[in-house]
Amino acid sequence: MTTQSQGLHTHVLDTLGLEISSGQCPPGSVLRTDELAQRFDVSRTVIREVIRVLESMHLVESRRRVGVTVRPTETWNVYDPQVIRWRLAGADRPRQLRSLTVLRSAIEPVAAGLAARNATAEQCAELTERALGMVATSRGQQLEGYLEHDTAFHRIVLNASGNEMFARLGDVVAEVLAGRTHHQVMFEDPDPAAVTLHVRLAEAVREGDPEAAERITKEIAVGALHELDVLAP
Amino acid sequence: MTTQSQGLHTHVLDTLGLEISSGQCPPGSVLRTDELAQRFDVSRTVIREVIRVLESMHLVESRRRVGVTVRPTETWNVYDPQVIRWRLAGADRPRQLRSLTVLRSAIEPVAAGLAARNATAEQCAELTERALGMVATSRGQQLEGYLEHDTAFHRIVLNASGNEMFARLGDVVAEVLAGRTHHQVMFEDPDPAAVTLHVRLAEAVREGDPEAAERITKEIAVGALHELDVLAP
DNA sequence: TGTGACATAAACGTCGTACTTATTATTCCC
DNA sequence: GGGAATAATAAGTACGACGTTTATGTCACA
Repeated sequence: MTTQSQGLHTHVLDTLGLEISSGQCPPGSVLRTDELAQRFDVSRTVIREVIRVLESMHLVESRRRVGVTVRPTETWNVYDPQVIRWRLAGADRPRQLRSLTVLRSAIEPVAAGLAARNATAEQCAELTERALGMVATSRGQQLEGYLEHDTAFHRIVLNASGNEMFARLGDVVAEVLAGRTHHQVMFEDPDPAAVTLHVRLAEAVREGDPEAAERITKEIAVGALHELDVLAP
Repeated sequence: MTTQSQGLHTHVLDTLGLEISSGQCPPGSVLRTDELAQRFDVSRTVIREVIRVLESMHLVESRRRVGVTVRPTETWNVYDPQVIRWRLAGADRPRQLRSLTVLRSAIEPVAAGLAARNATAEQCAELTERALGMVATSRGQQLEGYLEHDTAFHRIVLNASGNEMFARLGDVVAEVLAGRTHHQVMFEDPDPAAVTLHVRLAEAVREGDPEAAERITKEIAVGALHELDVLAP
């Protein structure tokens, strides 16, 4: 998963970002640019650019004469998809997965309601198609195929809401779904009830029924949260 | 508002970020590092660091032999508080303010419900205090004082929810409230109904009544959306 | 005329070094 | 012991050189 070999910058950034967000280099610890340059065997230029990016994510703070200090977790830009990926790959994935799922449970019902009002015919069609795809891949250990349809489905709903902030959460949802599929936080086959709910949600959106869309999406969210409670205590 | 004089980097970043997110430098337009270095009268080193940061926000993309191209709006990290500030300061503030307010209307009711379950005694006390502060500053053109209490109030609710993703939205809400206060998107005095609702919300949280907290917060959100419709068509 | 290989140049990517500046730590004097 | 001068340190900035990728133009050949 770790991007690599498409530039020194990318490699160093990914390594350092992961180390910081996974808990090694705990908040308060200090990094020195010279040491990092030596460690990664790159010039200080590259290190400085990486530091600047980490700084823009509020993961670190650079001060003269003292070095680059790791900032406390509360200041991190936890909505940055890059940061989310690092955190899901690192230590406390369970806690992270739960926070994000609660976030989804707040956003997606509202987004679905808006989608029922605003979705284009094309979006409705694609939504139905994806729902059918989920049905088709819901049995027989086709988790990868299911994941693809599931991700696309939720992305369409968020986009169809017409709200930019919701739409941009598609990446976050994608990370969550991928994270839970790839880390044993899921049964062998998806919950049949969830599959059915997705089909019904596609219908509700197509028929322009906001209340139903919102209610069904809430049920999906509750199911997801419950699944987390069972599988990742 | 524009941060300055605490490093060349900061100044250049702020200027460029604002120019891009406000629509000059439309998506697809190309910047050259050498030209930028000349224009800002700084070394290419500084420019490169700035570009790297803008790249991490997905505002631009740097490719060899072609230059730094501005990416389409759909890819921007619109949850980055820095980007939000730039966009609220620039051109389509109204559209932006609406997206963000809809986002709030999805998040805050759920957060308030959780806060009613999880808030500590201390948080309840501070919440009440802030609500009273809002009452006290709700008349007689004390908009700045009101803004301060209002911001603190919503921040406490988000923090008290116990969910990290909600808590980190405090900065976003702060930007929205500041933006609407400082840009004529508000009456001379705040809506009395809104003030009352905040007091009632503090009560609901203190009494541990999630349903009431959620319902009241929804009313606050509806009011905010309505206010936008009236003042910023 | 069209197509492919090849050369070219334009831009970013990386490096090393030298110098500047802010901040901390130390020393020294009162 | 306290406060001011001083030194040491690590980041900030600048500059110049070279490497690398890749869009684009050119030429030969069919």
